[in-house]
Amino acid sequence: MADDDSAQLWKLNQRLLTRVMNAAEPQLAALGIETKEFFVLDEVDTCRYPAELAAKLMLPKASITTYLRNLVAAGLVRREIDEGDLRRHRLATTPRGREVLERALAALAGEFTTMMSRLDAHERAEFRRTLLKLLDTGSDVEGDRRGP
Amino acid sequence: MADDDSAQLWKLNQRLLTRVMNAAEPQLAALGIETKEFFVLDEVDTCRYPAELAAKLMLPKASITTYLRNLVAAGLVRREIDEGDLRRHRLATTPRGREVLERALAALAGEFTTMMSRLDAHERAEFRRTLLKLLDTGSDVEGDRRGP
DNA sequence: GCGCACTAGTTCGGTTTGGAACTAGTTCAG
DNA sequence: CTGAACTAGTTCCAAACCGAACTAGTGCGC
Repeated sequence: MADDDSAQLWKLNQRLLTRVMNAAEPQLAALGIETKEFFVLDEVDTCRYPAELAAKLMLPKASITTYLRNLVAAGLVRREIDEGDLRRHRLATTPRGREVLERALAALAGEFTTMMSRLDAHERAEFRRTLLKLLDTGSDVEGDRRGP
Repeated sequence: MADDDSAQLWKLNQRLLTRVMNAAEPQLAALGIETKEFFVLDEVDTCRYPAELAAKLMLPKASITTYLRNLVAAGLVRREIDEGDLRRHRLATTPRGREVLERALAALAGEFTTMMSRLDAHERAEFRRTLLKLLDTGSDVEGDRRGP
């Protein structure tokens, strides 16, 4: 019910995300990565293949290719041949990649935490539960659609 | 506390937004507007001037110019001279603009509500309260930084 | 009533993005 | 074995984006 309500919520949420994103950006730049690249780097160890990254991050394959190119050029990620399926590129973070990721997360943590510290532990837990509920189930249509 | 926690939350939220955005897009396209243009159209009556829109939506001025150009070309928004300050363009939605906006909101409401209906009234209220809390106060650094 | 510092909005042009076409590898039916 | 129908990842290039330079208008101090 209350359609305007939902729309309003969406806009609020949108604005929140944008704000945190903007705050985080310069910090990541200092580490030599773009925000988008950070997302990729952050998922490389979970999603071992470009196609998986594309699905998880809801970004087009072409964009993943671009961000990976940069990460590889920067020596943060390695592409290796996947023995089981020669079409695929198995991905792995390099030690340097792990280090940069760690620092990036630490830097971001500052921003996140600053923002999130307005909530007490209970509220934060509740917020997370709500987000998970919203994201759950059927909606995993995934695909080649654009994301962040 | 729990930095990973915050980061995790942020990612979840990011994903949620992306998903709704993607679901909404074709509906708006059917009405002849882009998602970004919708945001602008939606705020025109609140933010009567391009500069205000840029601040509110956290988008660069150049982008606002572009989206407005399209909206004006589509006959949804009018630019008029502001008597008080001739540098400014007073904006107004046309009747057609109002109609399209209404339909767009209705279309979006479907998506929003589908997503939000997983929450009961209480949860939704709580969620809103949390978002508002997160967005409140000092963070209004605003500026010419990029947004949605 | 002029110069200077300022703000509103647009234009310009380099960068980023991502849809579509492509190449390489797989799988399976005949 | 082929070869047709797939999937993984890349390349290509047109469109979208947006920082910076610009033009037009304001308003203050002198």
